[in-house]
Amino acid sequence: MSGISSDVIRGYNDTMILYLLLDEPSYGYEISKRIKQLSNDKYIIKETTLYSAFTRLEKNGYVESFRMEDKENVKRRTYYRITEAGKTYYKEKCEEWYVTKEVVEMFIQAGNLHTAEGGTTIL
Amino acid sequence: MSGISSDVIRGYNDTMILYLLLDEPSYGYEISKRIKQLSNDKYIIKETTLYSAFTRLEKNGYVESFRMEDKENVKRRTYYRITEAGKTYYKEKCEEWYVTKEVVEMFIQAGNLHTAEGGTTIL
DNA sequence: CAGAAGTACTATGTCTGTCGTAGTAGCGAC
DNA sequence: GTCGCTACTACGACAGACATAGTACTTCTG
Repeated sequence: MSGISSDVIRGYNDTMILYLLLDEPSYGYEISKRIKQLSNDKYIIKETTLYSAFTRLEKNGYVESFRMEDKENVKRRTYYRITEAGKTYYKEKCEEWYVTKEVVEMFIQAGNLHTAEGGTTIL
Repeated sequence: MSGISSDVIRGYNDTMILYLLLDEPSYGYEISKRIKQLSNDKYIIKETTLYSAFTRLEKNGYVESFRMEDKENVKRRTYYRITEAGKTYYKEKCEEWYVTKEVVEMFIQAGNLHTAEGGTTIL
């Protein structure tokens, strides 16, 4: 019922992933958990969506993958690291976001005041 | 170069159209012009996108179409009128927008201050 | 100690909305 | 007389999201 339709987020999944890779490399499962946490359970990315995003991002040169060979438990994880191109792309998407927001809100009526419950508001 | 990628707007085209139908019925060409105007040329909806949106909206019962038979010049236009279901759907999408915005902005870094040039800001 | 739940993926195919291309047709302007 | 504007329709392609399913290894639980 109350959730975000995938059509809206479409095209921003990549941006979210890149954001989470800005600080340090990560891998699929961790990324999905962090998206869930950061969004306060409002958005849960589907596994297939996530992994296909990784593939696309790597193909476009926005991330690089590497295997972390842990001595103890050889967890066969594929880690991803953001590239310079990825950082640039991320910034572009951020810029684009503000334009998009501006445009969409021309067509949105502020029905009732929306105070984000417990939400940290950026900007 | 600088434009809104269709993947972002995807799913909000319908909402935009419904918004423009709230006051009075309208038709394809006029809607497309008004979207262009309202967005300050930042978003120009493609014809095919627009007309397929109309079809979808009507199929879902959000709009009703009718022919305006003008006496003078018989302009074969198809007008669309928003239904009650359409108004409800529009409101839902507005609600959803705030949630979406909140979520996306968790992943967006406010690089540089974004003062909308000449833009009317809702909320 | 077995089975469930969690971790970490891959493969395959479907669906939907957008978009490219093209075509039709009437009207006014130059 | 054809160019641009209006007002569409038809068809096909594409990409991102998603459903479903399967593999495999680990850890927790009764």
